[in-house]
Amino acid sequence: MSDELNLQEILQETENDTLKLTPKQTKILEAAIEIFSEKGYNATSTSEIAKRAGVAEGTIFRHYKTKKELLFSIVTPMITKVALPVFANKFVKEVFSPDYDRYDQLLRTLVYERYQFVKKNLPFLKIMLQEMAFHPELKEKLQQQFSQHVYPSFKEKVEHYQKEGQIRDYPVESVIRFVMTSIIGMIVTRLLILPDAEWDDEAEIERTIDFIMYGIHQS
Amino acid sequence: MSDELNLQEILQETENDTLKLTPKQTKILEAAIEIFSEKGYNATSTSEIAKRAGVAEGTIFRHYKTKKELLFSIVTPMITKVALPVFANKFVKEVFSPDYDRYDQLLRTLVYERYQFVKKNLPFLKIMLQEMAFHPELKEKLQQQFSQHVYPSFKEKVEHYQKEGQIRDYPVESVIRFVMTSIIGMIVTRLLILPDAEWDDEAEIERTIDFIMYGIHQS
Amino acid sequence: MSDELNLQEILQETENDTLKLTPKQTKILEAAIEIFSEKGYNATSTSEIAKRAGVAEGTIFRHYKTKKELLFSIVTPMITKVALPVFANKFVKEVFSPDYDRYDQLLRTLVYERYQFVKKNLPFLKIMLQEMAFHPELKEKLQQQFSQHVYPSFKEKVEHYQKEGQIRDYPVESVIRFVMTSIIGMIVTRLLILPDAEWDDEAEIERTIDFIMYGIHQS
Amino acid sequence: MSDELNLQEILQETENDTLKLTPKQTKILEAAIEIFSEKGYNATSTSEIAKRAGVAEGTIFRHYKTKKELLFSIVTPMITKVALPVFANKFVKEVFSPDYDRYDQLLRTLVYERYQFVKKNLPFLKIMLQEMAFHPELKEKLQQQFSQHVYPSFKEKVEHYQKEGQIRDYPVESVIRFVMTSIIGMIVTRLLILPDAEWDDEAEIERTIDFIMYGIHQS
DNA sequence: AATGAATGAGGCTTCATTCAT
DNA sequence: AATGAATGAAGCCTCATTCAT
Repeated sequence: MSDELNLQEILQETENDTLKLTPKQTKILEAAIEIFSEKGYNATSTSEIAKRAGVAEGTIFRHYKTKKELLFSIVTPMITKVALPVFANKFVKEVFSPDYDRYDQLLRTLVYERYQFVKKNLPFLKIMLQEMAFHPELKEKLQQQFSQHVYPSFKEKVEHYQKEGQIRDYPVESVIRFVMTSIIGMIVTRLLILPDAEWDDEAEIERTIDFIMYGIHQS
Repeated sequence: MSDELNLQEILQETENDTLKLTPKQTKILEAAIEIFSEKGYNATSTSEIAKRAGVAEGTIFRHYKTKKELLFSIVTPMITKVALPVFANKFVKEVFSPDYDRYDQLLRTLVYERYQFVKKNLPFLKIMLQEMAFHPELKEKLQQQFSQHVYPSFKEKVEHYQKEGQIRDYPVESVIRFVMTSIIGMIVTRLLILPDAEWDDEAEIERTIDFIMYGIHQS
Repeated sequence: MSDELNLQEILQETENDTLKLTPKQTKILEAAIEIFSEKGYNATSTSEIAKRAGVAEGTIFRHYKTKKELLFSIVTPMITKVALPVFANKFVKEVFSPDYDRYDQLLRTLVYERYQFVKKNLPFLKIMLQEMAFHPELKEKLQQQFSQHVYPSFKEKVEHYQKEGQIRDYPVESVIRFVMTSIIGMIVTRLLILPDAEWDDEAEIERTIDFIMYGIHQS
Repeated sequence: MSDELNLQEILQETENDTLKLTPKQTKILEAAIEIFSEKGYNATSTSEIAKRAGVAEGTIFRHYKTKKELLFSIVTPMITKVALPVFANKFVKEVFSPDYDRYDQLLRTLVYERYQFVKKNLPFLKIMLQEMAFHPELKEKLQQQFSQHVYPSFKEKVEHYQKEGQIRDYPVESVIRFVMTSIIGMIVTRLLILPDAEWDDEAEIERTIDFIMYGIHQS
């Protein structure tokens, strides 16, 4: 698993940060992510991380003052990535293009993209999910990311389609919730609740989009 | 908070169990539920539980052989309650009555009932959610409860309405997922993600039902 | 095992003591002897004793103020019994009779009698042996018993036979040591070191007496 | 006492083992041996060992995973040493030489050597003796050592002298038992039962050898 | 930068003993 | 006499963190 993760890419706070990770540091992070996501932060000992990383116990504390700092060095950058302004960054220009006059295309892209992202970064996200419950800082940071980078462009689009009469006249917040809830619900079911079930990912995604579309679409 | 919880009622496995909790035991359970849900199982020390419960630390271990047994004595009964077969038990006779020929009534009752349940038992459920990630036994028990008590009657109803042409022709599993995902999504948003936001519960529930209805309804 | 032990008989300090043991007390003693001898005094918990005795934890402390008092109530009477003045009490009159002019008869009786005693009371003796190492009171009491009741009559007999030229002219203490050491060595080998070996008890006892006889006998 | 013990020498399993003991580890072992032998394994707390060793309690567990492992690291090597094949190693060549045609020389060396050994390692041996009663592994290991390294060469010599008509025609096992029992009996009396008595070690050893000789010697 | 021995606070658990019933 | 819930001190052990090398 660890070789699939491109830590260099994922763990940098912003894209400008030049993050130099020594090999040992990379090993430590890989090990920490693995074990944190298997057993939880509190049930993981630094000595176990050191062992799995193949470094001495003290080495961890050379790079991270405390165990908590190690956790945050994993989770914090991920928060930014999770809330990665899908719309804003990648689609903002295309979305109002003639090709996107039907928003199911937008939705489809969104779903596929997020699904791949979650699949690739599941251990990170498990840790984040668990620890956000006990570290309000994390929760706040994510919410702030959301309201700054996701919500505005999401809202803009919803209102756009509402004006065009394509989306039902719910409050924008509700629409966003319906959409996200359905997508996240599918992903969670797929990857956490029933990871061993046989799934036709494509079909299931299509059905989910269908469901959302009918649910919010102005008939 | 603790006085709202009726432990006697909640913590008994089946309704026939005569569960005698001594006062001290009740105090211990209340304290444990509070702190587990605040900080998580692993971050909670038995000495802290004892202190908050106002008992000696040894007293905990008179009633629960290990800390884990204490956790399970809290979570296990809740699993049964969570999967409480709303349909089967309460509505099975009414649901096919003429009054329920429109299934939004069914849905409405389901949502209201589950919402109240979660609201009342939030600390329990937080603990359950967190710990299921690290105790496969718990996850398995919940899944088994679900497939035995929830899924069958849910499926029956969905198929009933599909035959009548009222529900779109998705796989039953997908329909169930859409419905549950939307309900759970609303509840989670309301109680965990934005507990401090101003919500019009009634209106939000109605909208959520609307969304589900349009989403799965055969137009 | 417990039914073979006649606690009433064994556990009374002196023969005049009228020792009334309630049924519960007897159960407690039986259980304590069993477990002490299996696991040692320190590794035995009072709750385990209570459980095996079928009484409540508190009941033990109704009869014995402390766990140590329970131990001593088992070991102390046994000390008297162990040092039971074999010679003095039973044989003093016979030993100088014409039948005993050869002291091997004396020895033979001594060995048989002590062997049976040890065999019957092995658990007691194991406890005594173990705990004497850590409770000087016990060791002192045994030594005092020995020098008061065993040593004098033993000495008398040894000197008697030395005067008659039948026992070699070693210091009496040495003769006693040779004799006891050989007997105890045989018993310990038989019952503790090789309890599962096939032994011809009779033959082995005879050989041991032979060995002692040749060893101390004035040829 | 502790400075008399050469732990490095004693605690190594075989002479090839390069046993590196850090100073702290040595302190821990010295303290453990002292207190174990004074109060017994179960009555000794790790915190007391730490205190007497002048280290933190945690340090003990850096070197020995459990308290039991600490015990075994003390007792196990001693088992080998106890069964040290005196005959085989040191005398095997000389014993059949003309000088040894009288086996009392052999016996004398054996007794002296073992006596010195016990005297020097008394704390170790006390611990071993006590704990063998509750740890069958230890007992089995000692018995195995005995039957592999002591018994064969002992037997060989006994049979040699029996063939020469110098040792009485008892079963070899009995002869060995008589000899060992008498030696051990003397040592135990001297060092454990009457450590404060005035003894003429030389004379007592000579007398014991005498006793054994007469006891087993074919007159 | 890296190591790993050492620390000591704190965790879970056991246990002898007490006491109200 | 008997019970057994309750106690709290103490036991073994783990762990994040420090520091000399």
